[in-house]
Amino acid sequence: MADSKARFDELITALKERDFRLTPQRVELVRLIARSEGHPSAAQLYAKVRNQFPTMSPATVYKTLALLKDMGQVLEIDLRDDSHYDGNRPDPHPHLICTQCNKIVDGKLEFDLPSIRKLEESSGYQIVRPQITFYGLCPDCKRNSQ
Amino acid sequence: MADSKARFDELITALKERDFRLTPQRVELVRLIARSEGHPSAAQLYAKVRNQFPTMSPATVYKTLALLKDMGQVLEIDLRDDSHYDGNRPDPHPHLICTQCNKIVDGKLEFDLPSIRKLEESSGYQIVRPQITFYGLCPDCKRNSQ
DNA sequence: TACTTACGGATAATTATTCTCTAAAAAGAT
DNA sequence: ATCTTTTTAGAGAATAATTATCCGTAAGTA
Repeated sequence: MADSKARFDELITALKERDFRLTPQRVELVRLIARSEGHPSAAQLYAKVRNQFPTMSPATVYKTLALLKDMGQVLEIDLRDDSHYDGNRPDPHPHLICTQCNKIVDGKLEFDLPSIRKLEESSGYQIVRPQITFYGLCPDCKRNSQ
Repeated sequence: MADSKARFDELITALKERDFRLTPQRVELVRLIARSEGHPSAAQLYAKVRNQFPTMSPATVYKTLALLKDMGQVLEIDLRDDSHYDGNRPDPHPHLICTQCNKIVDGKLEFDLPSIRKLEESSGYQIVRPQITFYGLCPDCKRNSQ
C-alpha cells in the first residue's frame, strides 16, 4: 500500500478509459481494493463495502472484480473454497499460502524467463499467465505445530 | 500410462499397508486412476466409476481421492471450478492449462531448489507443496485464434 | 433536460464439495 | 464358527461460492 490514493486514481482512470460507469458502489469498491493491504476475498470485500451500501448484492462485487481482472488491474488467486484478490500488485508473482490458517503472503521469487521460453517451445503452449502457489506452514502455525 | 497394471498394484499395496479397506468401489476407482492418462477431474472419475456402480455417490470418490492424496500417491491440481488429479506422476510438477479448451498437459520444468530454499528463508514459511500452473493457449487453440 | 444503455439489486439456479447417518465390514471374545 | 463391539465407508442430503436472469434506475452525453 505504497500510495493507495495514487492506486485509486489509477484504477478509476483505467475504468474511465474503457467507458465503464463510475457508480458510487463501484467507486467505493475500488477504494477498498486500492486501500487493501493483504489479499482479500470477494466475501471480505463484500462485507466491507456493505458498511457503506447495506443493500448491495454480492453479484455487484463479483462483476466489478471480473472487470478489473479482465483489465489486468487485479490479480485473482483462486483457492479451493473461494477466490482472493491482489489489487496492488497486478503483475504475476508467487504466493505462499498456509494450509493451516490460510494466511497468504507475496513471495519474492524471480521468474526464470529462459526456462519459461523453453517450456513454451517444448509444449507448444503460449503462456499467458503463470500462477505459482506454494502451500505450506506459515511461521506461526509452524511454531504451534512443533 | 507406462504400465497401468503395475501402478494399480502399487496403489493397492499402498492402501493395504495403511489398513484401508479395499471395497469394490474403491478398487474400481483405483483401477481408473491407474489407467488414466490425462488429468481427470473428480466428476470425470465419478462418471466413469458409475458405469460399474450406478448407485455410488460422489462423496466416495472424493474420500478415496483425499486418501490417495494424503498418502502422496496422487497429485491434486486445483482449478477454479473443480479439481483434477494426476494419478501417475505424484511428484510435484508444473502444468500447462489452456484457457480456451481447458486441456491440461504436464510441464517439463525443473524446480529451482536453491530459489525455493531462499524463499522459505525470506518468508519463514515451510513449503510443503508447490503448485505451478501456466495458463495460456494450447497449440490447437493458438492456431485457431490466428 | 431527455435519451440511451450499462449497472445494481434481487432471486434463483448451478455446481463442486462435504456432512451426517446408516449399513456393513473387521476384530475380538467365547 | 457365532455373537458382540468398534471402526469405516457409502449414499443421499446439505452447504456455500459463484453466476445467470431480469427489471428498474441512474450514469454519461448531447
